[in-house]
Amino acid sequence: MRVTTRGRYAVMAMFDLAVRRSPEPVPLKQIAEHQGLSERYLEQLMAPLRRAGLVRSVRGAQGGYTLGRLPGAISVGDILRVVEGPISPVACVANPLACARTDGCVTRGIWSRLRDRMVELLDSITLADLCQEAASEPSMVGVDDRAGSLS
Amino acid sequence: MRVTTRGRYAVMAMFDLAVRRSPEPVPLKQIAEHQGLSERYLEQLMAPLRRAGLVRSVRGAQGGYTLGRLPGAISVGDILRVVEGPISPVACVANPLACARTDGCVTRGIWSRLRDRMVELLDSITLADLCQEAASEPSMVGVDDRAGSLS
DNA sequence: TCCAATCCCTACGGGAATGCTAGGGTTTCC
DNA sequence: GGAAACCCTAGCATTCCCGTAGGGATTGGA
Repeated sequence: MRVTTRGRYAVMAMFDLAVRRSPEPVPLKQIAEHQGLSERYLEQLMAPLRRAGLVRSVRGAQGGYTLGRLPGAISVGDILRVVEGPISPVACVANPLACARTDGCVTRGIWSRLRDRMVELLDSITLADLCQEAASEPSMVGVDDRAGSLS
Repeated sequence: MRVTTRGRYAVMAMFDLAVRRSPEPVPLKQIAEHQGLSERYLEQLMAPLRRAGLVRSVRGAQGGYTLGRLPGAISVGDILRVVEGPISPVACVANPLACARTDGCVTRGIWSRLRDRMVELLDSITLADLCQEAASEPSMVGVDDRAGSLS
């Protein structure tokens, strides 16, 4: 029951882009260094984000990325869906075809409700919200965790 | 962001045990057949459940499993924690040691809030609740999904 | 005009986790 | 004694994760 590094790194990169408020495109190298991530790996996450319109890219020297929409119009859920696929604790909730006995399943109801809760929260948090949080905690802009997961 | 088959199968098995309300121990073979699961695989999930006291086992012929507590005192969260470990979308939320910069991390707050929501819901659903749901939908007792995940 | 910075695309590969299967115990009732 | 059950440990095929690598295309500036 874990968010992979794809999702976490993508959120970190998008957040980094949001706090800068730069009208000029920001090169990926800066974002990667600032957040302590592999530039090459991050590059792969930007491709789907660009295709989804969450970021805009400018090629060539002095190029880089800018947010595709206002920070208030980009939610964590948006980002996760792009780089990790549908937000769902089990397959059958997202795709009924994946389930043999899609009706008449009690446990299905659990995962469905869990999914709803997760989606509700993740779609309610925008990059603007994160920027506001960061503003009240100045230290919260830089390098982040990159470790595994326990809880 | 998925619950593995360990978690799903364990919940299915525990539910199966709860709806029977049998004072006699139920052999695993029956549960496996009823829920359409591999008996051998399910066997491995019962071991930790037994050690955690969620089920009691009776060895030998006419043996099997019974619930270790009343259905109303066993939550889905209890079961998942036993077979899958701590409920958490990322490691650093469960174990601060797993995170280099545990403070000063905006994204960490996201996963922490997500974890809280998940735990809150999963701990609020008991086997008794599932039995009640099943009672109003008679078809909801048998074979369940075993497929992947999309959403 | 060249060059460096940058984004872009594809492939590959090591390591860990998942989802079982298998073999061989031990206990208990009939 | 034997069958039915639980119990314990290993192993293993597949998949996924988490990057690394190589090369190409585009653009601005010296």
